Amino acid sequence: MVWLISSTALRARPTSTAARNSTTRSRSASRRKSSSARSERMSGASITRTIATIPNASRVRSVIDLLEVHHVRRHRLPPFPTIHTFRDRVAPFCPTPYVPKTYATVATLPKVVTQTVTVRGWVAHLRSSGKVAFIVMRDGTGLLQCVLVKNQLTPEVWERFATLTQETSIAVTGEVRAEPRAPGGHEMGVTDLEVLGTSPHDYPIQPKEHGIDFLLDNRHLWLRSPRQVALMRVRHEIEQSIHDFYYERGFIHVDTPILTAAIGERSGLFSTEYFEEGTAYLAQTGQLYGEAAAAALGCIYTFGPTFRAEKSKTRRHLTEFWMIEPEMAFYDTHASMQLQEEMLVSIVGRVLERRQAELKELERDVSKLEAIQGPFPRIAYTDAVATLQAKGSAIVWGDDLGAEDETLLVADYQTPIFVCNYPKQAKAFYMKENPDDPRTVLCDDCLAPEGYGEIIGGSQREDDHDKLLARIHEEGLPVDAYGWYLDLRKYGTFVHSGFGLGLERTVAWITGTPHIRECIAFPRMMHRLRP
RNA sequence: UCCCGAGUAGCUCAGGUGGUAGAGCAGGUGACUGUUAAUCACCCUGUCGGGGGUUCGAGUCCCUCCUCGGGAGCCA
Repeated sequence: MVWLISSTALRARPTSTAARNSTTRSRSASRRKSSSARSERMSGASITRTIATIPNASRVRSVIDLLEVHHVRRHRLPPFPTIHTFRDRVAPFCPTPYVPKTYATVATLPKVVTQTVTVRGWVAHLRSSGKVAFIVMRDGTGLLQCVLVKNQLTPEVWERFATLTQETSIAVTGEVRAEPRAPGGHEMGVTDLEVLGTSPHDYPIQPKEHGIDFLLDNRHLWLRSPRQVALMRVRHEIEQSIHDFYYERGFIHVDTPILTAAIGERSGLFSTEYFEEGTAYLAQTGQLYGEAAAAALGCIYTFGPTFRAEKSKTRRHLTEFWMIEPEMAFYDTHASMQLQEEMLVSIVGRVLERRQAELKELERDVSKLEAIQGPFPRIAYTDAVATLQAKGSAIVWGDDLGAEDETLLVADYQTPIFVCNYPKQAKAFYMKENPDDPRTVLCDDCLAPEGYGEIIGGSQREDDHDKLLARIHEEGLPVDAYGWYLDLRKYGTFVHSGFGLGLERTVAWITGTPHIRECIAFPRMMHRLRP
């Protein structure tokens, strides 16, 4: 818990007077102001306790530092990016000689214009014009153009430039200046260049068109490309916004098992040997466990990987994907849909607020995202079938919606839509029978706009012990395996609902990525197990 | 599993009706003081997915196998 604090927050604060430039000072001042209100809420005893748990507690300069720690811990971060230039404070703890340097990242360059700093990263492009040379480097936070002028450098440094290749890791030192011609609007007049790690001439990813198979074979390197970096950043923002959304609402994050006995959905399972217990399966859902946790904690959510062994070969499927599964005690299907809607609006709003640069890199039409506001239409399955038939679909009542049907239905709307109350035979055994129409169950699929398809599947759970047991028998499921699940209905049954949000599908939709495989760092598909 | 499609240089691809392979990019060398996927000159690069067949001769035609992509179903 506390180790998080000591390594990041302490280093983030400059100590030496030299490093305390005017920008940093004004930041400190405003931070002091904003955190003073919160300080009143912390008791003296709790401050003392917290200090005692921090390694190198003497480095905490003041209560303000400590409050900053809490500030960070509570996710109430100032707008991205947060950490700016800092004096290297790792050095005093290292056995190697201490060389004071001001390190900066590309994202923080606007804070250090006119200063001499060092930036570490990898060579993205190289250009040379005889006596002037350019390095475009990336450091994970952005691109920086570095300019080397021959007659302003020592011969050693100039010659070192000639040894650079794409992806060489380097440290460049020089003065930062605003430069409209440079990508990112800043560039560095280099005075020193250090090679940290060499790279041979055969780096496979070129700034040209590549086939998808080649790129996936080189996924570990493809990940360095600007578009992929932007995708991972948006994915991260979506994940964090989901955690924050549920944290703010008092939901408890519960981790459910990945290795399970046969339970859950009926579609393909990955299996593995499990000691003396026979076969274990990789989890297809945490939902059933989530229901147990909801009876203990009220409202919970899970956030973890899910494994489906179906031989799906489409742009919407992965064999390993990440799913968020909230489970809410005393929520009926309507309350659940309300929550789903608020969540999606919140996620999209957060990405728009904080990831404009990435959306631009991805060439996403943000007006499509700005249109994502509630309420989302809620269409009963039976009405949807009628609409689809009127539009020429061959669907008959009782069928699940096909991919074409989904696209047809969504075409009329700018926001996600809910399709509710499907026929019982099209859905899982644990969904609650619809009291108004027993042919159907209380459930909802949320279909994303622009043809991205189903991103959420949810339902109110069957809370009647005997009806649930009957459904387990009807489906021919092994009753033994569901004993503990039935117990949830035996000991104080309760109305509850939940849903599963597919993370990669959500990322694909929000970023406008046509294929889901780019929306996870290392996709697992039918024919893709490495890298 | 089913239906389409594709495998030629490191990468992206072109190679009418059969006559032992070509471009762009990347890489190398050189030129250039502001480049943005820099430009210019020269140089290097091949088990044409594997196997079999037809033929004097197959990247090209036939058979077969393999690999991969897209879609369907299943679902998030």
